[in-house]
Amino acid sequence: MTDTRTLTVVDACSSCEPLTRETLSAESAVELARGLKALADPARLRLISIVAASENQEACVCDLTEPLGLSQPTVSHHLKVLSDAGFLSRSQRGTWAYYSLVPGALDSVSKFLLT
Amino acid sequence: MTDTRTLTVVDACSSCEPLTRETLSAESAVELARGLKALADPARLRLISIVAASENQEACVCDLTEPLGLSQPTVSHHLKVLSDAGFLSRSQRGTWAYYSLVPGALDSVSKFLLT
DNA sequence: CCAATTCATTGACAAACATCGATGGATGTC
DNA sequence: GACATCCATCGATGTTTGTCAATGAATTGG
Repeated sequence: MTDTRTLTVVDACSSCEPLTRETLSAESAVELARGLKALADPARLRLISIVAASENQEACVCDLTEPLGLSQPTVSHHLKVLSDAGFLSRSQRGTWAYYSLVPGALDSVSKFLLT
Repeated sequence: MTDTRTLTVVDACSSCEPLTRETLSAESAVELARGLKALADPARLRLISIVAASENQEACVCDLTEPLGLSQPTVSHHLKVLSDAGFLSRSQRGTWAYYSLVPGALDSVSKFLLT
């Protein structure tokens, strides 16, 4: 209920200067660390990579478990983390859940790290 | 002894294409996640930010504990994590340990995330 | 309508992590 | 030489995280 988890990395990054340009407030730091934490996992990096390389820039869960070598619940978990952080978007079509890259999300983090 | 922890993010990033350009191998993913994990912490982001904004792009531990509001051992720990990952370098002068940004380290991660 | 497929959620567990207080090694100062 | 300052390491502790098996909801197909 009292969950203010609506801010994604994209929001946090677009509202601030690059990391090395001006001192980071404690609040911004928490927000940006949340976004980076979502990326800082081997399985999640590979998920993004595979989604990006897939037909139509999207992939369903069943296509992702095998290349990752992880169980379906674990893959679903990682996809949720990436979605919550704003890097992936989910669209359900029938039984399948298709995940695709959110345009600009990675770039805003990238820009934030650029010196 | 048998510690192969010599690879930094810079090495890992410069040896591979951007995340969304080609499928990431399991090994590269681990390597790159290690680097991102070093950045994915509010205290460490602020450390980098403060160091970058300091005189001569460097700062000693005693100047960093107070703005972060963390104990000296904790700050030392974070600085070690960032050094091991290749984002900061340490140079001792007398009693003081000065930490400074490693040129290009953040940029290589940035380039890796750019779509 | 029953069976099969796809996926998210839950609960559990071990590993990793952030933090601190205490300690000790260096270095500089009186 | 005694003392103070700066800093890294150690040990302990509570929290977060990655993973899976089990379960159940929703959809599709015979």
